[in-house]
Amino acid sequence: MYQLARGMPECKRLHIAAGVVTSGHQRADGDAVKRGSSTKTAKLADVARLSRVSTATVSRALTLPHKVKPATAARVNQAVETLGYVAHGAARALASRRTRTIGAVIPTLDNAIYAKTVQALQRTLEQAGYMLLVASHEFDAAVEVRVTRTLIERGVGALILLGTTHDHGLLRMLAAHQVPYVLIWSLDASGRLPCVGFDSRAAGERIARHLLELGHRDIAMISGITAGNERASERQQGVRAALAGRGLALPRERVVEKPYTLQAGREGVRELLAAGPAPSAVICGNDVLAIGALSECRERGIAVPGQVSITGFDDMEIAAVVTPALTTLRFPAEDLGALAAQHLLARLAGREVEMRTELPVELVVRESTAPPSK
Amino acid sequence: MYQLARGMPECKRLHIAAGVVTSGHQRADGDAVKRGSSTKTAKLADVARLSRVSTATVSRALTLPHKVKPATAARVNQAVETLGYVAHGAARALASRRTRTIGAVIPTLDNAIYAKTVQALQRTLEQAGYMLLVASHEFDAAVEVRVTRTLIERGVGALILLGTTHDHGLLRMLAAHQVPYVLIWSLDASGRLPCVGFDSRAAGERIARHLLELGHRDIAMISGITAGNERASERQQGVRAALAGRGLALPRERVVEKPYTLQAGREGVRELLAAGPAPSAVICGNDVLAIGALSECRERGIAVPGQVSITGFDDMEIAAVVTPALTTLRFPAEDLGALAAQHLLARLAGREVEMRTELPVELVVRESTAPPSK
DNA sequence: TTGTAAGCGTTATCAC
DNA sequence: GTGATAACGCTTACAA
Repeated sequence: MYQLARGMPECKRLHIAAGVVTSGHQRADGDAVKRGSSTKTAKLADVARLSRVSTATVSRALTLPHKVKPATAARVNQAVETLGYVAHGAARALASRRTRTIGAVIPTLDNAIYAKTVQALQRTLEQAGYMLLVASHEFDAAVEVRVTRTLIERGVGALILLGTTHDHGLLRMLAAHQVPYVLIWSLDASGRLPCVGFDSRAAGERIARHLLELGHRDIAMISGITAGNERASERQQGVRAALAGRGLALPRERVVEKPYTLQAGREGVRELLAAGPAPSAVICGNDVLAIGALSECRERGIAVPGQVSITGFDDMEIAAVVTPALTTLRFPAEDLGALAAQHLLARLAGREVEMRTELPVELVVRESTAPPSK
Repeated sequence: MYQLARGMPECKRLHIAAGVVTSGHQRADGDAVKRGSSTKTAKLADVARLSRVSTATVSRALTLPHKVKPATAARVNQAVETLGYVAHGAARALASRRTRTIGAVIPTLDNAIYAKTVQALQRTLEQAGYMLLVASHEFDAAVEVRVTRTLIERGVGALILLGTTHDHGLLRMLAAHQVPYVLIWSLDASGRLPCVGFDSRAAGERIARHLLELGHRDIAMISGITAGNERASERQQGVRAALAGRGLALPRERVVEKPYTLQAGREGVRELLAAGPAPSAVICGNDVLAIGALSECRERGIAVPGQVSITGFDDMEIAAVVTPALTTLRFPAEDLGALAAQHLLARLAGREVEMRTELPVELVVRESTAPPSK
């Protein structure tokens, strides 16, 4: 019914608890909890009846308390309490034409950097009385269009889209439905789309320049998959640009593209070594790849940083703990989330905002690893 | 406006890009994208008019395609296409009394294990045509009640709650509104609440027994914060039970409770060492604490596993890469998410389900680290 | 197979 | 301040 162990062949494993399931096939409903007295859910009219006012007044008492006499408000609240009344969101949304919901479309939550972004978005929006509706597409453009449509259908008042690469119809759809949106993580090159993010290309240049300044000349890269992911491709472009500035290139055999997993980081090192002699430094598309790469180097007896310098992008607190050999470029996802949420809230409130907000990235150097002198 | 660097004092840091923001204060709305031809959003009636059928038929064509003549369905779809029609979810929910939405209440997404769980839930539910509405409470019980109420208001058809420790009123509220729910990650001790999760107590016992079998007798623990978190407290209880089985105890000075952060893991080691001689093994409440603990040991020149054996709970692929000295107890969050979603879907479909599903946990031994012989 | 029309539970516009 | 009442956009008997 569900998988137990996935591959991790290098480890000895002992299983405990063999998928125990209690029997009985009971209907697992709430008979363990007493039902409320009435079987039907209370509605606004019930509250109105009990508090001897009209539904209009109840509605006001609930959403604009200052517009009713304190005494009435109290009676209404009392009734709400005793009936356990909870508003019907759909009805409310239909009548008021507002849902106080904002949607976010991201690749996946199974990546710390995106999960952190979402958590920050959620926190900021919730404080402002909005709810965040998250949808992930797992790097499938078609799915992205589908889930975005679903969010619009759900009546989101605004949308947060991760990245600047999107199906053209997607943006048209947003325009047609007049859904305000903001792109995050990347910056729109055309300068015409609202965005708050990082300059990935500059980041790539920065990290490569750092290595160049240390004296590295033979640099390789384990990049993320660039197709449909401008963050990954821009980082790579930046690296190439920095190298080009010194008359260097990133030849075919010095670049591999991999998904963001540890295993891929290991494979990356293997493939680079299979394709040629060890480079003096490897730039990894993100922290996860970098950790995987480090591990593979260790297993192969390559002293890091003695022989190879590993460098990565993204926030990597773990890396700081793990090894002194890693330099990373940190993208503060929490700040990004908070800022993006504020951007949208401001626009929804009719305030003027910057079209484009660039967040700073910081280079975290754990140890200066010059290449071995030849 | 937003924070730049947070503390990471042990690293040299260079800043690049100083919060650049383009000026102009333009209204960041979609003037970059052409608006659809009509300014008002198309509704069902518009589609009906264009396709020359009644709204009822359009509705059927859209939700029960097999109930209309293929030719009409085609006309309707054509109209939908040309108008860029997207259903109004609130209206639909109000009329049909179903939202095809399921809610999940979790502590935070900023924890890989919960984020993974949510991602798995989302994937499974989306395949079944449901949308997942996520709310996090960041370990605040009052917030949990509030967000749960919001979810009910939003009309979720069912709810997934993380953990078994909840405000009593919360469960009553669910019963009153007849919202089916399932508790995940932990197993309800009373056996009366539907749940799918792991046996944390058994897990604690198992990991402690593992160390005992290796010959460790002086065991310490860096536990998670146990207040309001039965996962953490049950793990600790299990450890105590295993020790008690050998006539051993976990005295005050051998336990510290910490939040799940790397820094806390470091502090944990410091506090344990300040309170007494080094234990031969440390059990950590989760992987993050364990990595932090490992790092502190290294910095202090404590050879791991030479002198201290570090052991942790949770899935920790990173740990496997980082060090051979760590043993972990793996909780497969993806399986949990998928299973929990299936449980709820089955119930919504009126099928019988197990009240209680226990998932297996597995011990991943990276190296057998016996204590140094005294 | 399709159309008619009565809701669904709120909010919002008026009067009072 | 409060009360009628008409929307809001869709689904779904019931009829045809």
